[in-house]
Amino acid sequence: MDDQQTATAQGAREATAPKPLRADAQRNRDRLVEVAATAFAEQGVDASLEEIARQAGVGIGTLYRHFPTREHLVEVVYRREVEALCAAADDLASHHPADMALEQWMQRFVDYIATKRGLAASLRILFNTNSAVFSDLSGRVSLALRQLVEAAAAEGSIRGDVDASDVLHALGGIYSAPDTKDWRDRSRRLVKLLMDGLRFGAGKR
Amino acid sequence: MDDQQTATAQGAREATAPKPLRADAQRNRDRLVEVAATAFAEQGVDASLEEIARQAGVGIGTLYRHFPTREHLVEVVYRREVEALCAAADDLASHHPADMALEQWMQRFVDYIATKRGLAASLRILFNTNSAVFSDLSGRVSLALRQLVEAAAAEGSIRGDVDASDVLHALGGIYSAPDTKDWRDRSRRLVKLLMDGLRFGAGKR
DNA sequence: TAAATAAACGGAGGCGCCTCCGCTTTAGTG
DNA sequence: CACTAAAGCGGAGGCGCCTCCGTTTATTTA
Repeated sequence: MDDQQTATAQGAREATAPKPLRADAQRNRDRLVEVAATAFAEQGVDASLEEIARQAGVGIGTLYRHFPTREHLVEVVYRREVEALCAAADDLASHHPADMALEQWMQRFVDYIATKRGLAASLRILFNTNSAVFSDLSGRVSLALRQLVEAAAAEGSIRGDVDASDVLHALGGIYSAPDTKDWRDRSRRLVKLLMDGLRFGAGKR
Repeated sequence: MDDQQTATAQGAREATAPKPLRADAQRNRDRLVEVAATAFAEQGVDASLEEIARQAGVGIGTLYRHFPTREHLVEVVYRREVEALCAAADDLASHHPADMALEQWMQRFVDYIATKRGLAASLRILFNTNSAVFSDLSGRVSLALRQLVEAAAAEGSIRGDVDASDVLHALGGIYSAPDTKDWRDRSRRLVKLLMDGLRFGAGKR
């Protein structure tokens, strides 16, 4: 939840070591990401960078040194949120029965998507520019989901004849649903409905 | 070459009449488009709008009144250029043998594309936002090309077993060719080559 | 031609972007 | 510690975006 530099995490060649930041620099970087996360959530990706720097208590120059373009900052924030979402899967799994964990995770997924509606266009640009980001992150999400689904199926609390991709597909409707003000409620009901379907015939393995 | 308002030219409902501009307004609008055309060609679509206004001898406010967003201005300039390209087809056809007209038009097409390289990304955004523009304009281009090809085929100066879409397809390589500095020469040779192929077996009808 | 009015003008002002570089702070070193 | 080099800071400054509204101008009417 607090990676210092985003950097070449696990995939690539690891050729150039990320090189630890000086303590103050690390502090500033973290605060910038923190503030940016709420700013983007509240005002969209066009939030003023100067305002973000101000709220983080640093100069605009500092922001730009850490994140040379707006897209860099957006990417880091976005990545952080996806990682938190995935981490929640483990957490839920270890504190709840598997089917409840799955359900709650999906509800959280809805919340997450809710903050991202309308950013679709911007994110698409980001992903077009740097498609590695997209495949990396979407891979993580589906991995998290798969673990929840398989655990619940193994435990027998949901039916055994569906897999993660089925569930993801079902959730897909959330994206495409029209952007009305009751979107969130509709989506929550959709998740409940889906869970009912999954529980029906549970334990038949 | 001098349309006053771009406006609903031929397609749509024509419900709201474009309403003639005051003489001075029309003059300013024309100059803005003129200046913008060279500015975009020389510096790309990110050219400074304030600078364009300045060079056109009008205030920035005037520019924004005529073109509320950068995209509006880009669209008008782009449309104007495509129309000039299409108009050239008629002109060439009436002053040259049909095969020469076709060849020269294709060379001009190369010149046109040359100025648009690198704008691909911006244009794609424009077309995604307003795909009607794209289909309208690309329709015109292929119409112009079709007329040239059919005339040459009818006249017997190129072979009769190809049509405009074949030629357009052949020209497609121009887009995708790498953006080296000899791109233009390569493209001109490609057109020559294509014409040789088209002339081979001419008159067989 | 003169007055009336609608249309158009234009630039000041407020904001955001981004760069540049002199100043400050940290992390080593003796 | 004290000192120093390297790392980091931050904000002024220059530019561009866009809006707003008081002033100017073309056109219409008399």
